[in-house]
Amino acid sequence: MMVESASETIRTTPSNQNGVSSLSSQSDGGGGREGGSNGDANGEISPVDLLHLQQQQALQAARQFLLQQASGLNSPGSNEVKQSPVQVPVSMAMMSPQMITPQQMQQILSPPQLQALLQQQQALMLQQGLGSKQLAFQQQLIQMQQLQQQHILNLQRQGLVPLQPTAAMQSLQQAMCPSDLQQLWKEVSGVPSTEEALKQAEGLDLSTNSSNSTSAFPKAASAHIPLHSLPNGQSHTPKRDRARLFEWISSFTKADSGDDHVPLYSKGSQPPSSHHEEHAGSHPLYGHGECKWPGCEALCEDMGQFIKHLNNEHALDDRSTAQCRVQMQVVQQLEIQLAKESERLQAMMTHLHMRPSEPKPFNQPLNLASSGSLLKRDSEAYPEGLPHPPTSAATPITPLRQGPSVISSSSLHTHSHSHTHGVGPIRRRNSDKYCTPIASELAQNCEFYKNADVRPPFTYASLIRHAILESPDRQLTLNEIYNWFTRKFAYFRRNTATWKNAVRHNLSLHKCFVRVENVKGAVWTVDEVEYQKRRPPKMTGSPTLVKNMISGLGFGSLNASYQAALAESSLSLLNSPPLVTPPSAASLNMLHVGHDDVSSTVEQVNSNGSCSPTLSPQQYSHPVHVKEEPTEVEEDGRPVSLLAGVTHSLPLPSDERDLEEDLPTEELE
DNA sequence: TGTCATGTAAACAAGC
DNA sequence: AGCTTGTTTACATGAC
Repeated sequence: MMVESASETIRTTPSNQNGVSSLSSQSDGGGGREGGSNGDANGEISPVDLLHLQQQQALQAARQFLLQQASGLNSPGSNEVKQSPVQVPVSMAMMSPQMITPQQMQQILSPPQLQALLQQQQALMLQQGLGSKQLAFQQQLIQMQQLQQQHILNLQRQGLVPLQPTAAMQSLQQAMCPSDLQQLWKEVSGVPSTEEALKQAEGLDLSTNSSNSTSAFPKAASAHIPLHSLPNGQSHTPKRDRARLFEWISSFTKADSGDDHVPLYSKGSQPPSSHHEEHAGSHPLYGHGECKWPGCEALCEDMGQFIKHLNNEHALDDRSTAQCRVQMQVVQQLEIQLAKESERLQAMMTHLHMRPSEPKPFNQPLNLASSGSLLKRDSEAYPEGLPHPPTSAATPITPLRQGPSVISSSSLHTHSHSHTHGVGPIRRRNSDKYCTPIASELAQNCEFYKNADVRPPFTYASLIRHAILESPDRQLTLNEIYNWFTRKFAYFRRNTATWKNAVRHNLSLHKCFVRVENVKGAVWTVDEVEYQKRRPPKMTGSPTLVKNMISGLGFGSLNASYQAALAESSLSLLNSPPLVTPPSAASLNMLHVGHDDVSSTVEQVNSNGSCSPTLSPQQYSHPVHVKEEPTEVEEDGRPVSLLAGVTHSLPLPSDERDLEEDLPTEELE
């Protein structure tokens, strides 16, 4: 069952490799996607297969494009750096949305990239005589793109998407075709002051870039960007930071461009793949006799000249760094889009093949990042100030619903917390409270948490409770709880002293955790009633909160976190084009996740199609085998009604409601 | 500003 | 003695 033996197994995160390679290598080898085999299984070409093929080709095109873009990140000297090429997508995909640096995540694919993708795809399709269907597909994408742009405008009008930090983003998203993007590059390159370039780069921070600490995209995230503009507009980019940036870049941007030396496209040209250049040189930044550095296009007759040019014009300075960041952004967006498209493909395939029984590999949160605050740990294994390439991350499969479960990538080392101990404080209570239903979040992202060194956005109490309730007997020994933590979360595989202490502390502190003397020793159970009591003002029905949430639909009263998530989910419109209007979709998500894990007692099918049939609400609500129940545990299943009331008080479609909550989820293991 | 929830650290005790 | 388990206190932080 899902509760494994107590033996502590440090997983080697096999899916990491898969997910990683899936993006950079041929097909989606990782993630256990069944989609690929579906089409292949059929001997003849059905419409489904055709669709599949088209999607695959689109994805392949995207991959190619990504690779090319990624290889363009290589600094001149890092061409030979041999790192896992697959780390590019991973780290990119795992970036938190807000940063311009690789941490950036959750960003929509901008029109230029979309167009580039489309063009590339079209070329491929035409090449293979699949034009008509392809065109339809293209049109769909274009539609999505337009919708997205529209919605971005809306969001901005409503103040949801800060205008200032996204000014450049707008130019990217709304007005730019590939040549426009190139224009941006030129602007970035041509700006007289590095300050301007940095602003540009900063502006490319497509996310909401909220400065609120509650943002799902933590403010501190941007703070550890290797280079950042200062509030006053000045940009001092310490050489050390730049060095860090490049060090980091080279650490993961291995020249997987070896197979294609057209990582960058020059002005006026189509995106790389649209005109496959000959290998005009051995340098990914050099082709067609000109420098492929974004926005450069300097003519270089030969490689020697090019190298000279490269060293002279694109040395390690603020401008180049900023350009690099922009490029990262481009790659990242493509990455995200690829993930989304892959997921959509998965859904389509699943739907068309009518194979609901196939478990959907919902294991990849797009929005990753850590929750509250990953403190110094980030600086332990990775270059200071640079993001973790979360290990498992970039499998192309991403949960459909991702907006709300934004785990912010956080503060990292730059934040000013006095806590500098190993495990950063999980301060994102909002995540726990209204943003992230632990069960659904875990269900969807269990693989992610299992493999990525990302702090789960839940409180210890929530996690402990979940662990206990997930166990067959609704009871666990302390050690089993420990094991559950380490099993489910890569993050808890270290700094054990800290979090274990916290676990014990929570167990003792909260009345909802009841210690029961068992034959085997002491076990811990959950007093669900106490647990519910413990947090009265939550979405469990608090009219205020519900009202706030609803009023939040007007985008006026959402806190930063919601706004970020909202914007995010709105921006991810691309991912669900014809569905709902962005605001309502986002709102639903928000509301949806509003009640934390309280609705745990509602037994429903989970979002990923799984359910916990073994648990009746009462089972879930009441500890089993509790010998000493400190408080009166009523047997009427009260929590259920309570929650039901809450749930129904929200304007959720019935099929959305079931996404909730704290049900122990089998898919966790 | 105060309260509350939470996270972290630490001291301490009991049991093995 | 050292470790685990459990309790408790103190303090910091963020949300409300």
